[in-house]
Amino acid sequence: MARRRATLKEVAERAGVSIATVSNVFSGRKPVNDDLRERVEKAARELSFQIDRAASQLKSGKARVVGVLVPDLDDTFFTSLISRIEVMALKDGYDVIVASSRDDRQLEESRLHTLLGWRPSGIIAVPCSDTVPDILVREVVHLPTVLVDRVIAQEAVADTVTIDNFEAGEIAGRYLVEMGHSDIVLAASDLDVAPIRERVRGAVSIVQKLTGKEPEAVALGSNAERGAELFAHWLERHPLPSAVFALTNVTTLAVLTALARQKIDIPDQISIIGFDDYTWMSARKTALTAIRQPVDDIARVAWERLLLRMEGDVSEPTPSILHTSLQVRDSTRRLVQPADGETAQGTGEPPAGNAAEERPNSIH
Amino acid sequence: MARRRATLKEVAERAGVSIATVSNVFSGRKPVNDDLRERVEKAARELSFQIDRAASQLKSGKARVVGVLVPDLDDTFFTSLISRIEVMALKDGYDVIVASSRDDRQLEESRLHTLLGWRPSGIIAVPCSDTVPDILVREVVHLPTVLVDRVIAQEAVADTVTIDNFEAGEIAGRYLVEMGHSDIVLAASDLDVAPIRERVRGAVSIVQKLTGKEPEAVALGSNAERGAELFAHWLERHPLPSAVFALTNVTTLAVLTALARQKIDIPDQISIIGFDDYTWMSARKTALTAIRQPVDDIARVAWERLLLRMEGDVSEPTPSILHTSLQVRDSTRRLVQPADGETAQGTGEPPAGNAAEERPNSIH
DNA sequence: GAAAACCTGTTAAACGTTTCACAGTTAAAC
DNA sequence: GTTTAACTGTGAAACGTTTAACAGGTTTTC
Repeated sequence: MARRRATLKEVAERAGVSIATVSNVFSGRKPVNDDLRERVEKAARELSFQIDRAASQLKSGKARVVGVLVPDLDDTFFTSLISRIEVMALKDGYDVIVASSRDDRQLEESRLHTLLGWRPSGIIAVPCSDTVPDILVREVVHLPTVLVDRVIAQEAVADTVTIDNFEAGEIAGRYLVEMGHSDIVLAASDLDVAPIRERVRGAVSIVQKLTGKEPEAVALGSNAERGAELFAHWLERHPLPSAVFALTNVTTLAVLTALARQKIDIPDQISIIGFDDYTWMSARKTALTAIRQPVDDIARVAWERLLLRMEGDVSEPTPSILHTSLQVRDSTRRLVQPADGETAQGTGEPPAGNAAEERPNSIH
Repeated sequence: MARRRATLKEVAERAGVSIATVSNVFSGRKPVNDDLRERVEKAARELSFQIDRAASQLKSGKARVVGVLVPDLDDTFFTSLISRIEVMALKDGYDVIVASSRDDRQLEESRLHTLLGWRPSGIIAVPCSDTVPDILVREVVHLPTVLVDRVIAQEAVADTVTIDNFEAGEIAGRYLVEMGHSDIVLAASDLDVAPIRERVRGAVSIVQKLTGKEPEAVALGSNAERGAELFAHWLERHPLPSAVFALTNVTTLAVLTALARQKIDIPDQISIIGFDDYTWMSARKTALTAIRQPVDDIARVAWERLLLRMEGDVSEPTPSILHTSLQVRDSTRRLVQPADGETAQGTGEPPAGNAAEERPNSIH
C-alpha cells in the first residue's frame, strides 16, 4: 500500500539540482545559494521528504543517538533522569533510545547488546547491580559511556555520576539522633547493591558513634507492594522502632504503606525519613522529611560528561560525586526523653526544626 | 582511537565463507549447515560482531522500531505506559524510541518529524492536544499508528485507545452525590483537552441531574506545583467546597498539596476523589479514593492494535474504549446532613462505604 | 536412470545517504 | 590583466547490509 517515502534523488530531480546539493541543504555542511536552497526546500516540502537516518548513519558513521539503560521504567527516579536527559539530548541534536533491564542481569546484557546495534554515539547506563556488565566493560574503550547511580565510583572503568551515599546515610542518621532517636530501622531495598550498602554504612556508623546503638537494616526489595508486606511482617515480630530511614523511594513507599495499613501515626508513633523528593511526599498532611537527591544535577552532569566524551575527550575516567541534602518537613518528631549525654548535639546544622518544631508534641 | 567495529565481511573472511552465509546465520532467513554455522558464530564471537542496524534497515527497509511519543516524561501515567509498551515490544522483537512533546504543539510536530526519520514500523502517540498533529494525519496512510489517551475516538483517523472519560466523570460524580455531596469542585488540568472536557461533562451532568447543582471546574494546568498555587489561590476566594474531584494525577497532587499547606483535613473538612491509581495514593493515613485507569490494559490494547497493523492489517480504524473504576478508600466522607429528596439513591452500585464507613464522622 | 525438485552456498546489485575530488565562476590581490 | 583565492555546485564512490538470481550437489520421482 501507499507510495514509498521520497528520497534525496527525487527531491533533487524535482528541484533540478544534484543530490549532493540537496544533501548540503539538509546537512548544512556546505553553503548553498539562496534561490537554489529555496527550490530544494520547496521540493522537499511538496514530497514531504525527510532524511533517512539509516542511510545517513550508515554512510557517515555518525549516529546522533544515545542509548539510555535503566533498571526500571516504573521508578520515578529513573524516569526523571530520562526526562531530563531527553531534554538535553534534544538540545544538542541527539535522540534517545530507552531500554529497561528490569533489574535482571541477563536482560541487561541483552538490552545493552541491542542498544549497541544502533551504533549509538554514547551510552548512559544505570547498571542493575554494582558489577558493570561485561559487554560494557569491553565497549567502554570504543564507546563513550557514563555510568550512573548504582556504581562503585572508585572501581569504575568509565565516567561515573553518583551521589555520596555514605554521606546521605550519615545526614539522615545524624538528624535522627539529633532529634532524639536511637532506635532506628533502615528500610533498604537490596543489600547487594553498593549504593544501598553505603547508605546503610553511613547511617549505621554515625548512629553507632553518637548513640552506641546499631540500627537494623531490613531488605524490602524494589517493589513497593511486596516491600509493604515484608515490612508489615517485620513490624509484627519486632517492637515498634522510634524512627525509620527509608533508603530508596520505593522502600519509602513500602514503609508508608505498611504503616498506613496498621494505622500507625507519623510522626507521633514513629518518625520517618524518606528518600528522593517527589511531589507526593509534600502533598500530605504530614509532609515527608526526606533525603533529596539532586536529580537535575545528576542528569546534567551525566549528559555533560557524555557529550564531552562524544566530542572526543579521551582523558581518564572521572567520577562525579554529588551531594544529597535533607529536606526537613513534618514526618520526624523530636523525642522528648532526655538525650543520653552530649551526643545529640553532634556536628552539622542545628536540628532545624522549622516545621518539625511547630507541631505539638502531644502523643494521642 | 580504537578499532572500528567488525563487519559482515570480516566475519565472513575469518570463517572462510561468503558474507551472504554470515547474513543468513544472523537473519535466519535461509538455513545454514551446522558446522558452517558454528564456524561463523565462533568468528563473530571472536570479533564481537553485531549486525549494524543502520545498514540492515537501509537495505531491507524493515526497521523493527516503534516510536512512542508522550506529552510528559515526568508524568507517571505516561511512563507506566511506556514501561509496559517497552516490555511487550521487546517480546515481539521491537525496539522503542521515546520522545516527549512537553505539552508543546510545535515541539510535538518536530519530535514526530525526527521520529519518522527512523522509518519506524509504527508509532504510538499520546498527542498533547486533541487535534491530531498534521504530520501524523499525513503519515497515517503509510504508517501504522495508534493514538492513545488524549484523542476524540470518534473523529480519529487512526486506531485509538482511550478510556470512557464521560463515564469516569459520572462514576466519580455519582459516588460523591451518593455520599451526600453536592458542593463539588472539579480540579481540571486544561479544559482545552478533550478527555478532560469529557470528564467534566460526565461529572457535571450526573451531579446536576441528581442534585440540581452544577459543579465548578477549575483549570490547574499540568504542573503540580503551579497547580497547587492556583488551587490555593482559588481556595482563598471561594468558600470551602465539600468535595473535590481531581481529573488527572497531576491535579490530584496539586489539590492535595494545596490542602496540606493550608492544613485542611481530608476527609473531615473536605472529601477528595483523585485520578489514576499509584502506590503513593494508598501510602497515606487517609488513603485516597480514586478513579483507576487500567494502564496495563491501555498499553496492551495499544500494542496489540499496533502489532496487527504492522503485520499488515488494513481494516478501518478501530476505537478501543476502556473503562475506569472507582477505587474506594478513605478520602471521601459521607455527609450526615439530610439528603435533598430522593436524589442520593441514584443508580449504580451502593455507596460501598467499606473504609469510608468505618471512620468516625466527627468534625473537629 | 534421466528429469525434476530440493538443499545449501555464492555472486553481485542494490538501499539512500555523505563526502571527496573536481569543475566552473566570480572576487581579490598584485 | 593575469594569477590566486574563494565560492558553489556536481559526479561518483563508498558505507554494511539484504536478497534475487544462480550454481553445484544431492535426493526424490517416475
